[in-house]
Amino acid sequence: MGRSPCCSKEGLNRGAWTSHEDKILKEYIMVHGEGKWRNLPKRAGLKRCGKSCRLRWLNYLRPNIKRGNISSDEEDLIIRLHKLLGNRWSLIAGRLPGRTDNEIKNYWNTNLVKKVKDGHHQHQITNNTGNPMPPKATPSFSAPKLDSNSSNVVRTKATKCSKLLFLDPPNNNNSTDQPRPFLQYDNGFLPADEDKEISTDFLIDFNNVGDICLSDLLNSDDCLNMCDLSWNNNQQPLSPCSDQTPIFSDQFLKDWTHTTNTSFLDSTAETQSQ
DNA sequence: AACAGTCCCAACCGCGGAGCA
DNA sequence: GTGCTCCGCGGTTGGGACTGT
Repeated sequence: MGRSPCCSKEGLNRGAWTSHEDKILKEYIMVHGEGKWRNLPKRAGLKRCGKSCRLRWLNYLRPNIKRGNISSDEEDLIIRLHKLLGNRWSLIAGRLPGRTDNEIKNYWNTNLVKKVKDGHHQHQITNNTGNPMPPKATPSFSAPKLDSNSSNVVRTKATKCSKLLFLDPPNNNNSTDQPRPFLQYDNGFLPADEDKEISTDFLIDFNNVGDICLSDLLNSDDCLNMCDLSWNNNQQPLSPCSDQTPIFSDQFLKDWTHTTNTSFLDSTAETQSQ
């Protein structure tokens, strides 16, 4: 059958946008709003494909876009989120106000890939007092080697999980120990390195906590609140627009799993009563 | 100064999901 | 259920800018 092209490419401009084109597009969207990208070029009088207009707007012309100078905090957050989400640039960008998925993707590919690969990324996070943060959720352990068919990312769409990965067992009081990955099972916790399954798949499996998508988690107010609470020892608040970097600490994961387990149990009870 | 190699990033491309008729 | 359109996403590319020789 074949997919129809988004637009006829004949007679359309390609390549870099001129300031005149930018002006036309910006003014059109200011008046008519975003959307209807397919018809937008014709209506606005632009010789561009609708997709090209959308991309230009989202990545360049949109108000409140931050450009360049990705801070070390933002970099740290990108690395952490990438560990969780993989190449889900739009989700990662959603946690970085003013940043576009394209920019983050480019930054990752040009700067962070090498750093992470070489293991040069050393977390040295300080709290407001200037003291180094305890390495609570800092992944100082090495993630299991993965083959090309596996992934250490959480697929945020349609992926259910049955285990949770903690960097410390939630009730481990021996905070001086190096953080180790722990998995939550129905009857307790097991170090990930003692679990044969986890070595083949670093997936965080949330089956037991209900149909929670990580994207929902990351976009939820609860997540932000819990990030706030777990930020540091002196309980400094942290907003998503903060220059500081949120940490998914063991306390955060503990709180979150309690919340999601509760809602799962509630939904299970509801289902059974029907 | 000239050239080659590398880096960076805006833009393009193809695919898949959502929604609708 | 099927086919179509629209939209958004992620991978890739092309070319200008920068750096080294």
